Amino acid sequence: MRDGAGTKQKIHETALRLFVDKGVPQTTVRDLAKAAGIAEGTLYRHYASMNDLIWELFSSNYTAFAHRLTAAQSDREGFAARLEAIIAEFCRFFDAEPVLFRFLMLVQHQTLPRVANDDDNPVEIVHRLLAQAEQAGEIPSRPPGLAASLVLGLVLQPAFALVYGRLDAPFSQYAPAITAAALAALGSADHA
Amino acid sequence: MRDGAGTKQKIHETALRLFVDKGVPQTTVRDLAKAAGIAEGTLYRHYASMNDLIWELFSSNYTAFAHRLTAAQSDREGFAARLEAIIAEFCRFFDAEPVLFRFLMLVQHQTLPRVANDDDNPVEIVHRLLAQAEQAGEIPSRPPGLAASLVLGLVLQPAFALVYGRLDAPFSQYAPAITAAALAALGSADHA
Amino acid sequence: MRDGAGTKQKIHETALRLFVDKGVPQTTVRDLAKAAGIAEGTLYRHYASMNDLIWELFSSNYTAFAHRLTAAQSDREGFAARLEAIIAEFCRFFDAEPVLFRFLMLVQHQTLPRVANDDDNPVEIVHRLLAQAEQAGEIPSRPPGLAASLVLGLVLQPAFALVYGRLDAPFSQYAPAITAAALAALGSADHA
Amino acid sequence: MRDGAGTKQKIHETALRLFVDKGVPQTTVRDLAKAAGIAEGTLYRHYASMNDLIWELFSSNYTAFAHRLTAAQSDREGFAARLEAIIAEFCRFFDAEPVLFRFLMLVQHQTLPRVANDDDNPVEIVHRLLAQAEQAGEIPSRPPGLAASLVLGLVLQPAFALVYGRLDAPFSQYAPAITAAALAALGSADHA
DNA sequence: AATGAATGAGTTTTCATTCAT
DNA sequence: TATGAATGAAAACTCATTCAT
Repeated sequence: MRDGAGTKQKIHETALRLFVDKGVPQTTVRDLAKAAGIAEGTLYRHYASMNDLIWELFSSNYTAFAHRLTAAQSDREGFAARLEAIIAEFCRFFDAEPVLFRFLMLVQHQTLPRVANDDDNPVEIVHRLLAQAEQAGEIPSRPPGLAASLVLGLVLQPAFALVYGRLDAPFSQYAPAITAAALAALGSADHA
Repeated sequence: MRDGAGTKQKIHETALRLFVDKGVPQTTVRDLAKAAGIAEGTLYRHYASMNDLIWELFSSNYTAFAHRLTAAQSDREGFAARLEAIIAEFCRFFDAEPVLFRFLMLVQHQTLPRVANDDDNPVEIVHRLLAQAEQAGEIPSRPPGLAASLVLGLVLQPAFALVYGRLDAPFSQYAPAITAAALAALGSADHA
Repeated sequence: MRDGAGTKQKIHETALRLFVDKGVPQTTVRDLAKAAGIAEGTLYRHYASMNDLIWELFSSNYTAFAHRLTAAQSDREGFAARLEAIIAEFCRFFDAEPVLFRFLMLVQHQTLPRVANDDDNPVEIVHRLLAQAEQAGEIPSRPPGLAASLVLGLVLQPAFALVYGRLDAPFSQYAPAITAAALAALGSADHA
Repeated sequence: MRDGAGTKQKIHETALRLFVDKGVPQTTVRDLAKAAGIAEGTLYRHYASMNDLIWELFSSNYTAFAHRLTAAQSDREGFAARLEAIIAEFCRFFDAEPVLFRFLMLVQHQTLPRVANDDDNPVEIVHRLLAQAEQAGEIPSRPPGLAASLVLGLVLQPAFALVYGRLDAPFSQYAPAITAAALAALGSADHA
């Protein structure tokens, strides 16, 4: 009888690392067990299946990140300040937990084509922020969803560039430039 | 002697469709053979392996698209005109061959973490365009690679939004807005 | 319509070469067609199946060699002279058609554990020669079959040694030494 | 946890039996699994591949037999005594483990055209014994490798004869006759 | 809670043979 | 006679999951 909590933690870390290194479907239970230093069967003491592990890893962290984004906005007033807070939060998260961040990007595009559009969804939070800004007249109106996509692109594509070595870490150093680019792109009045 | 070229074409079309519908690693030879109406063994008369098929499908089309981007720029003068041409070409490609476009996006992120940075690479073409504009003083300088990532994000994220149903087709309708957003984001003088 | 006889000949030569190089079961129709410069289907114009080809190649040549052994003995009188003739004939055959010789050795041990013990069988010819010599009192009697096995070993094992590079070609240079060894081993009166 | 060692032993025994009965390349994983009473996948928990199994089965036993030959010679003085010991050891091995002996003969000719010529190789041991005897003047000199081939032939060909039913078991009953034949064939002074 | 051998359905790939041209 | 694309059964191998310990 070993330290159950420690084992689960080790599974988490190892799984994330393998998932981003080799891809989610390319990571086998055997790979995971070997890398984590546990027996293959031990995984099933903690998760009902490999899919369960993936899903739990994704959804809990995706939700937690959504909450961080919501919290980051909470004490900001006005669109520009909120946008800045959100972009800064993306960058902080990437720098603090790059493997986890990459995993969330990976799974979102590969494994889960469509995630519930609820409050606990970072993408949805960005969409709501932009929709409110358009309604409030802080930025010009665009076709529904376009503004949010533009902002997400300005944030996520540089994140990919860091992953692929086209940009140097840390991500946070680019936060002001990205925020400025976003405000300009959207035609915000706050863009100096 | 049966029609080998026709079979190969059918394999192409079916593979692309399945890859974007189910994901690349989730598509089995059996799936492909069944959907294409061929025997499993027939695939191996045209490709050495499933991986070969994926790679050939990716690289030939990725290269072809890079050539289209290069051609689209060729008769344009000045950064703004070239950027407009490239963005329009992305949109046209997406509208003309959405399945192929999605496949290229998919594989680029999943299967091929790093693609050679040569002339036949669409991402590289965008990087070069932005680097030249910075050197020519047409846009302010940023850390190397950042400007290109911003532009790519402004184009590709709306493409994902179309795929996920957050934006309505056709993609081309957004080309002017995306171009304007990019010029503004970059601080181009051509941005009215 | 090409030269049918020429094609068949090319199939023979190529098949023998591949069989001894890679082993019989390891040689595929595709290998053969490629190496012979014919289409895969063409094989079936000349043979009902791959097994047919192997069998025909083996049996016709095995029989032909048996006939050569019989002919070589025909004008010799006495055991020693006949043994000498047979050993010389083995060596001549090996030197003239090494690939064919190796193929016959190969198939005999691998593919066909038991070949009919009839007059057209080289092994059987050696057995009969030795049985007659024992009956005629030209050599001492041994358990049935032992003398023939000793002689065959003295001939075939050096043949393998040539194949594996432990002995230098030509095989015929060793014929006198092998004959002398055989006569001595058997206790023949003709052994000086 | 089930009994891994027992399973591996069962795989060994079953594989050897099937290999000699049907031939090595003719034995499939399915055959083996069925005959051994295990699932097909179980093989791969013990061996990386079918080829691995064949190679491990061959090399470990080939080496072990070489060690037995070396041990058999160790307390013998003079060429004749050593040759006798070696031949007796071949016969004892054949009688004790006929399936294993046949497997080693089979694989040596079929699967492994060339085995490393080191100390752990039975063929090499015979070659060294003969070379020493020639150098010591205990037997007349012959072209390099010829004497050893003659001796190997005198031993192995009768072994094949037993396999093919041309000679009756046990092999050991022929050991004196084979030894005498070898000494006579080589022109040893110890040959009465 | 942990182990790791065993399972068996599923995967990719091979290949002798057939068939339309 | 020749071609080579197509077939489909069978091959080797993989892998999430189960089970006895």
